[in-house]
Amino acid sequence: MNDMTKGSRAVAKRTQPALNGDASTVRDVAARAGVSASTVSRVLGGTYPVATATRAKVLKAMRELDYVVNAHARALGGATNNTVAFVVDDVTGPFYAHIARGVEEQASAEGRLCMLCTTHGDPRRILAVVETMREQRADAVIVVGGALQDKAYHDRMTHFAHALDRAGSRLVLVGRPPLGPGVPATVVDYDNEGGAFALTGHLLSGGHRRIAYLGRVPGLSTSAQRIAGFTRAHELLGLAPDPELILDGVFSRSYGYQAARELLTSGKEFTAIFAATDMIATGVIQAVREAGRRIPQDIAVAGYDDIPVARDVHPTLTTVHVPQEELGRAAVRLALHRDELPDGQHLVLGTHVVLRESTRRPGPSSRGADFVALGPVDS
Amino acid sequence: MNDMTKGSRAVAKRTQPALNGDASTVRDVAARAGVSASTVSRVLGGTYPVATATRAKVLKAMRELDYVVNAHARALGGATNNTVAFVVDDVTGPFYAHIARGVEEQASAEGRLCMLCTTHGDPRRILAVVETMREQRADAVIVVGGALQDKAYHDRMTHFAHALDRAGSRLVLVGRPPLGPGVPATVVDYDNEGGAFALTGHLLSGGHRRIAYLGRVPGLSTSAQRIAGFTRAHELLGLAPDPELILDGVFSRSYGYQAARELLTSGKEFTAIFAATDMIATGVIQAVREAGRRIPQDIAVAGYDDIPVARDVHPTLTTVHVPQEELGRAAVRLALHRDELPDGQHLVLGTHVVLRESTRRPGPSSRGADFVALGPVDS
DNA sequence: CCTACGGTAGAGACCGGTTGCTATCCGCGC
DNA sequence: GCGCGGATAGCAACCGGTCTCTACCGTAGG
Repeated sequence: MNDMTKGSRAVAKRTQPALNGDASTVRDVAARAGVSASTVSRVLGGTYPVATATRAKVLKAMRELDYVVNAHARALGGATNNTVAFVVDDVTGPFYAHIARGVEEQASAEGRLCMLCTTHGDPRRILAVVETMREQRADAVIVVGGALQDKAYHDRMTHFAHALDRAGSRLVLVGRPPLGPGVPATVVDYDNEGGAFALTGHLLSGGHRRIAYLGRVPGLSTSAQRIAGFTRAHELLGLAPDPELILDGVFSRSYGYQAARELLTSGKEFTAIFAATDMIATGVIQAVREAGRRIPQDIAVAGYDDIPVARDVHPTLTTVHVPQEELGRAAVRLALHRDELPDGQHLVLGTHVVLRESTRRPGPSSRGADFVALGPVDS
Repeated sequence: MNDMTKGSRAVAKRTQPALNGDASTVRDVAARAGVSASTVSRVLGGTYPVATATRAKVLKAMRELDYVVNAHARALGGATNNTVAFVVDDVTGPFYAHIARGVEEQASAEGRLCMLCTTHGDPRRILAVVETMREQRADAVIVVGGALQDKAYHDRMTHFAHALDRAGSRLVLVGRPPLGPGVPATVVDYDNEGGAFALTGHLLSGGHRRIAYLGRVPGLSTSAQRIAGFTRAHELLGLAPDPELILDGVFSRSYGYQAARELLTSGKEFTAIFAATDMIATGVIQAVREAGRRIPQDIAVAGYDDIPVARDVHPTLTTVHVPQEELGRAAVRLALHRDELPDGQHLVLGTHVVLRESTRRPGPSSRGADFVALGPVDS
């Protein structure tokens, strides 16, 4: 007979219930209530007849011991652990934060907890994170943000989709294209290309013919789709975007600031800037204003995403509204109730342009509040 | 012998390893590798001598079965489940989002996962959420945001602190006052009162004598501290704030907009507005500008928190910088390495005023970039 | 040639809650 | 008075890893 095998417990098969130093168990509660562990479990579950007097005894004992169930033990026996995992590049981006809120709200409404994982800006870390989520046996793994258009990456994600599916879980892709037919994954996307098309159309119909695109990310699906809409809108008028005006860069404020400064002093000719995201646009606006150019009179600026800051910058920013919270909510909803969307598990939410001051053409129609074209009023 | 006892498994004590429909276990791997479960476990753990040939066989089997450990089973046996819980009102607030990033980064660096829980704007829901976290056996439970100054609430939190402590976990309070001596909780706070004091001092030294305070929340610790600093700065000059200029409200952009509109038409006399948070300040700025008043010439505006939008509004916003990410990181670090801060487990980080355009006095010293008083340069 | 010992691998008892089957107690009808 | 059935409670076997103890192997020393 050895002493001190594990921590401070099991000295003699647990003499004291849980006075100090350790949480109490079902068996502690059972002992105190004078019943068996099964009975306590049934009181916990509620789905079994337990005599009123017995239940009262058990509840009293639980209260006295300040008992809470061990979620791991419960998850081990049962099928699910009631958790939804949410994988994102960076929570501080307002765009992702709002999707996160949607996910968390819906998860909470469905009685699920929410694990947050970030990849610290490195999309390849997603692979490691998803692996960890498999270990956690989450009900659903929701991956947000553009995907790398890279075969090895694609294959790994496909592999995870199957692995999660085998384990009874579900991979959900938000804001990225499907992995292909036959791959067990749910896709919740928004009309990325259409939004860029509409926004570019707005600029073109405002007379702009040389529009700079700031923030292309080669190999990123989101970027490719926005460029596609940008190009298609040009082509509709028999035009083509000038490749010299399409600049590569990351989705950050500081990139927007730098790129706009350089563009302004480059001598290139342009009358409007399509920033790939609102974050980039805020940097662009600062640079343009510092250069003493007026927005929108000298240069029109537009963004994408419609994050809250779009209403706070000066001038307020024309952008494409993306239903962020709804994306998050739909992701959880579809993952947990897979029968709701039988065909293909691919949902696409609409986007629409929100016109604000940064692209407003001088004229009699300049109203005070936001106005909207090509879609319902949003704000 | 009964059939179909549980889900689709255990038909005959698991004939097939894990062809389909279920994840594979240590025993599956063991069977395939021709070793015992213990050996597989030892390969997983790595902390035990396993012959090279055996290890190779096991690794091969794991790869072939696409095996991942079950985190719950592991957590059940072991002491900890390597998870840190993060409880916050609302992830979409940039202030909290940046703290969240700090938490997540540090948790990740310490090999921990991060659970995100939100209270949907209802601080009382914290109690329910913390209860859930006890069930999850998280290594630490980090609660962020102002506390209700309410005895029942305080008592419940104290209770949780003890309960978590008994279970080997740790309660961490970020940006809220300690629960009292003897309560096992770690506190990571910032100099809330000092920041408000410095900012108010800046306004007073700019000649402002009637400063409106927008966004007091009665009963919220954060609010009480900011008001205290606001008041102390007045008293230092033998002044007292006018109670008529201290307005109650929530920490939102729309409150700021509404309150500022009403204040501007109320006929009350004032030359500066101290918004309780930057979010409120953005609304205030919009209202002031819509009313045709100039900032800072007619009315100076200042905020609190130094969230990114403070640099995007026009004019840029003077505010108090709070080291958000560092708060998050410190919370995790102190919770996991409790010996690092032996005395009292109470860490207070500094704050400093960041001067920007919204309070700038016209004069020769108006430079282009941000400038800072009362502390190191930040932006 | 036998024993001792370092190095490895296996058996089995946990962790804490759930659940199918069984056992018991009660009242009631025959 | 005895048997029967409904309502409850208990037993024990899981869930999937981990860990301790023990058994076994080969080899080196006596």
